Amino acid sequence: MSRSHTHVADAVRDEACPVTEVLDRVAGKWSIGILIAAAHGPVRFTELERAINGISRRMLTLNLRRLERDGLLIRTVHPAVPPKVEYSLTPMARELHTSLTGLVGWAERHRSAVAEARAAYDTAAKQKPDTD
Amino acid sequence: MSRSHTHVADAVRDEACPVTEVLDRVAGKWSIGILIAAAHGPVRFTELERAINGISRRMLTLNLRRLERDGLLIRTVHPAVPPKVEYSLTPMARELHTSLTGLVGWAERHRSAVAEARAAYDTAAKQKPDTD
DNA sequence: CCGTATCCAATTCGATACTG
DNA sequence: CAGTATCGAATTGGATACGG
Repeated sequence: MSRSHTHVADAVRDEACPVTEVLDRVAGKWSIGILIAAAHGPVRFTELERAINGISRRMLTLNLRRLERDGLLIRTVHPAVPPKVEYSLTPMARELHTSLTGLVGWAERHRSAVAEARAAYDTAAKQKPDTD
Repeated sequence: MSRSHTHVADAVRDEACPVTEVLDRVAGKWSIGILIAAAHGPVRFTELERAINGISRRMLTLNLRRLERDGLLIRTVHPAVPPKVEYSLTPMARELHTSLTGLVGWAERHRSAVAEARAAYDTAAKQKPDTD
């Protein structure tokens, strides 16, 4: 696969374009949480609101609509006296689940390491760059 | 740890918190592209700029700094007459690569499906919600 | 080559209040 | 219960110009 004088850029550009397209919809701060929450099965609006738990109604609705629009979520309205709406993943979205949980797993494994890296970076930055 | 009457929310909340923490740093529109670009090996600033290709200098720098701060990127300055800076992944970041390429793969497989879902949704939305 | 600083436009987000 | 509407604050992002 290696060309004579391969530019790194060349290999990447082909992947970067679809990436940005998807990432625009998937990489939102809340999107992944929603997709994971909905993966367990049909989940109601209020359940999501409680599950994600830092999200406002507005943002939840917005993200839900966007994911539905992109064909990742199915919105089912049950015509009942207390309104009942359930969200579930489309088959397409289910395929994402593995990568998503991979991300979550990584997050859990390295959360503290990231925090430490941050602290170290900030400490170093706080030192006078001058030869004190 | 087993709950008799498990709420969907309960299972999710434990995952959602670290998720949002990571996603804040990883889920940026450009972050993933950068991480994938740097995965091939040490890559220079200008190469990244060309590879990602829709990004401005400012955004590239910002994302680079954030990723470095969180311990995902290593920034190496080669003291040369024309300045040379290379970015590479930390071991921690390399573990992310699988999930990331999973995301990219999914994107490539379903890009058109997503586009169609969008078009369909927009078309449906354009119809009068009234009983036409 | 590798950035940083500044300005300004667009977007996002949260709080709040209201509806079927 | 499941949203929508509106507003102002905060964040993000591009363009440009400049510095080591």
